[in-house]
Amino acid sequence: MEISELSLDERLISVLKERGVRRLFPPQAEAVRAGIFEGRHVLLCTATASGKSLLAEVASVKTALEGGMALYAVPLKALAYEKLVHFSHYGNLVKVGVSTGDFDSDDRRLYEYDVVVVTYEKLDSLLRHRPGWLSSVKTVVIDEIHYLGDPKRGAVLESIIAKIKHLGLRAQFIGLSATVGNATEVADWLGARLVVSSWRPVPLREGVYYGGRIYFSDGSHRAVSASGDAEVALAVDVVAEGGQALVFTNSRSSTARLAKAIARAIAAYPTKLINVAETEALAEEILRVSSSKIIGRELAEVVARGVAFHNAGLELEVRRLVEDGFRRGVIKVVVSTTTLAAGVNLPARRVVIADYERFDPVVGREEIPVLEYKQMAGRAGRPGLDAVGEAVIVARSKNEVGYLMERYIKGQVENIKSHILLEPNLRTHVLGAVGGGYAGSIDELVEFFSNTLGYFQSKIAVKSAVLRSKIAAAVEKLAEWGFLERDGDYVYATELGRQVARLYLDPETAARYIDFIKSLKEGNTAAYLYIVLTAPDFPRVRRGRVDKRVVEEVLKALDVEEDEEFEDVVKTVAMLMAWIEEADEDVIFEKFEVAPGDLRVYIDLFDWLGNAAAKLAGIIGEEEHRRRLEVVTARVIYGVREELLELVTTLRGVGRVRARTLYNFGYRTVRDIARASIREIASLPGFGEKLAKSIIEQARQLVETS
DNA sequence: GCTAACTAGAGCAGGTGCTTTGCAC
DNA sequence: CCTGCTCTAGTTAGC
Repeated sequence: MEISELSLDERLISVLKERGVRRLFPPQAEAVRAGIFEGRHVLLCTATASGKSLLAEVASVKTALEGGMALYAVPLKALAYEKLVHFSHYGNLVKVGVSTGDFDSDDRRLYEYDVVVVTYEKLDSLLRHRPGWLSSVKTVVIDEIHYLGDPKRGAVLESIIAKIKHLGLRAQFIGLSATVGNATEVADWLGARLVVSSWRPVPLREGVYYGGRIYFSDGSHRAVSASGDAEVALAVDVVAEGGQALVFTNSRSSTARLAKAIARAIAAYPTKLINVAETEALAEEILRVSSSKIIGRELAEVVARGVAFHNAGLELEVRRLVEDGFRRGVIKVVVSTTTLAAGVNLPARRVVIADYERFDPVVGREEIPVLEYKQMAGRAGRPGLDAVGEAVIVARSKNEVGYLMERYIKGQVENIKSHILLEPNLRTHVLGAVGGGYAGSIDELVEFFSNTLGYFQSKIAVKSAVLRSKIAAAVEKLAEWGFLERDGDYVYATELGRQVARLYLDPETAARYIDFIKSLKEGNTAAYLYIVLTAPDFPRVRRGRVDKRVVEEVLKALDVEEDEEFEDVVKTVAMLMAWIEEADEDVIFEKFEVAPGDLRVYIDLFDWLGNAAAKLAGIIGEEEHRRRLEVVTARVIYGVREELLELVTTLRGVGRVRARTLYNFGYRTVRDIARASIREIASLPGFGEKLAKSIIEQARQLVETS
């Protein structure tokens, strides 16, 4: 099907032509025939890079040109920014905004945009606020909709869809999914036409590696020329042929270990495989950007030889450098954990799945799902660069070869199974529905939840009675916590309940926070940190000892049992104490075995949960605790003692280190800086002329306006 | 015959990722 | 539950 045959706005067609799109891929054509441009609900279940997101973009732009609004929901913040860039290709045809937890085009002004890109949770949160512009939404795109099967985030997706259905919007749903077992069922639930296709722009060969050979699914096999461990051989082999490799492993430490081994092999290879000038430039940049000297050096060392590792321990900036370096072809091999499996699109000629098992704290070793294997394998083959993509699983014994072939390569992808009717998901979304005004009685809650996939999938004859009793139990629990009130069949959210829903807190966590705050005997920093950190999905540090001083402080303020959980939390408290007492980052990384990327996660989570706890304290009338929780939270966000907060919060270009320098040299307030000369500031360590000028200007402006 | 260097074996630690607030007018 | 690292003891090579 040719682009020009489509009944689309001419301006849209010419943009597509400019982008080099002439004719549609087969699955795209099928989606058009299914009515994706006529406002029909469509579920697209096709391979990565088969062009499904192009269709969703075009449908969104088309809606915009017709005066409607489109919402585009993605699972990751990184994907939201990637989407924003894609939409920028449509120039001034559409105004596109982004709304995610940490970057907002001002929420109250979202109505000014034609297309709004959001993360799932952010969209759910927006829907709880019910802004007026919702009524102009005509297209809702849900990217990676197979997340419906995720134990937690799937429930968020269901809740979003149930809310939109409840609002009665005449909006078109477009679901984009990886291949799943029960696509038909999901499409039926959505009331969508299903487009399934395994067509790919670059063909894919899948195989299993053992003993120097790749055994392909078509019965053929080939020898791998390079020697060494499986991962090393497979990577070097493809690089020697001018391709790139993406290696997936199951632990952070093995990403670094394998990257080093591969880097050694590449350096020792008889012919030159990399452009040293380029790799060394990139290595230098990584060293500069990385906030940890130790990890920065470790990564830079392999990058200089054209190899990188990639995991959530790395800061986002560093990860972006690695991804970009790989895309540009400077880096030939990336060894990664699942960070790269689901995130931004980063194809390679050969994908190596080094471990098909992963550790689970309950079960022990566990095989990864077929869906996850297919997602990784789908990364093989760069359009335009590779004639064929290759996905290879590493077998550890001869008889695993056949097993892996059946289980993964020829295996059936799992079904998507809803989790929304299970606790704690159900009560979270019950509170969300009541707090957001989507239901005001048990009956209405039953109606609301009968729009979910969970209800659609329950096969019991008396399912609505079962649903009702589950909902009643959830309401009971929420009432016990003081978030809901019952009056016969009617259900109301209390002020507290509404806030918990708006803050997007797990009700159980909120209840615990409130209990703790009420029972505080005194307010001290350690105790505030302790309370916030008790949220179950807060990560815990792995190393570090139980600091006596911290334990004492916490116990002075709170009656808690000194069990194992307590110790884990206290160790994490000690880490954050070190951070807000301005310990050197590398010292923290080493002492507590946290990586730079982890620290960012702690800070982000604390930003959200610390402020939420403060707000809860305010609602229950604990003003003093509210104020002090806010201070502690601000200190965690910036990693400083209280005395530096003024400088660090008001001046751009001043972080914890520079603020400390300024303070120690006697510039303790914005006022002090406004009075200083450029020369004085520029002579301080860590400051240059340009920076000095900028902060003095900022300071003077602040002093004037106050 | 001594030292240094390497190897084998036992014992033990450790083992992914990700999202979520509200601020005026 | 298994891998991979560390530590130790024992062996071997070299002078």
